[in-house]
Amino acid sequence: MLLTPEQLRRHFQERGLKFTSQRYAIYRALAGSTEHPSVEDLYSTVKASYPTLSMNTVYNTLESLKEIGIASEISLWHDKARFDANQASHHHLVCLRCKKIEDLYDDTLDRLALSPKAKHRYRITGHRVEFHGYCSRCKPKMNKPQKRR
Amino acid sequence: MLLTPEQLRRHFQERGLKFTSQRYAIYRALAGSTEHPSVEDLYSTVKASYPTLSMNTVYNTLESLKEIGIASEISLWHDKARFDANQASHHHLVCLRCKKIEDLYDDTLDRLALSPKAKHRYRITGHRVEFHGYCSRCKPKMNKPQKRR
DNA sequence: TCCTAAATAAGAATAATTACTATTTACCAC
DNA sequence: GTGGTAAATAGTAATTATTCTTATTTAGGA
Repeated sequence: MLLTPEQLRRHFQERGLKFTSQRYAIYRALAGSTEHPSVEDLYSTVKASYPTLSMNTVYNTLESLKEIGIASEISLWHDKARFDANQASHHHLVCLRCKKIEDLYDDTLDRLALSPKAKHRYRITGHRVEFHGYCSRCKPKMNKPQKRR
Repeated sequence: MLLTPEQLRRHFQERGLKFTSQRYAIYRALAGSTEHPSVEDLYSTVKASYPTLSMNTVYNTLESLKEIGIASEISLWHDKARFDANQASHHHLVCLRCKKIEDLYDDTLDRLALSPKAKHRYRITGHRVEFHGYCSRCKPKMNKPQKRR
């Protein structure tokens, strides 16, 4: 369900953000794709109709869409690779603000399986559950985003 | 359970890789941490005892540890941020080789909950299950890693 | 002990993201 | 509708993570 320009305008305005045609075009490109596009993907798609579009506008618009709750970023730690030597089956509890990652051991989660239909197309090597939220330290500051480390 | 130098040496040698003191130090720094460290974190930790250590060596060692199956990278798309405007509850099926991400709808997965103990420390806003594997196109090429796009 | 292929270190190159600044534009008050 | 103002845009520069290149060193087998 694609939002109409008027619906999207309302969302923006409720947050005191301005609604622009670039923003609607970027929204449309994102919502019309099931490819989980990157910034570059969106930029080149929208650039076709807005030749002067800048990357900055794409980044900026995505931030706003996230703020509004209309889009989300599925790559939580894209800014830096993170490693783990713990090869025991486990899952993660991630603080959305400070990016701390806690380990989570849970048999039920270990045993999750894919539906047979999907299973036969993919060769599954594992799975991982990520719970997202705010740790005790960040809970009080949920709405104050943290700057780069 | 930290591997001894000799155990780790064996792992390296089985793959035709050389065992160096830098590699053991990096392994120790990684395995001794529950912080899911970044490359930079490991670099500065190990640099204390190996002042000439280079970033390259850290990257290189982490690649080898992944190859051996002793470490893993928890940030799957760290190279590029990826976005999604689908706010319906869903999960992901990720191809480890071509990085394609398919959506997965599954009520059982939607209903997962955290243990009460963990729940009271964190303020959970959601969760996501990621199945990892190889898509039908990449299945035959599982062992041929793909270069950067 | 010697040889050779692989690892290291140091620095340059690349790619994604963020910051900066002048110009333009949305939208509110009138 | 007009004008004022704060925010958005575009273009460019700066920053940061990662990869590449090359000369030197070293592990491990002969």
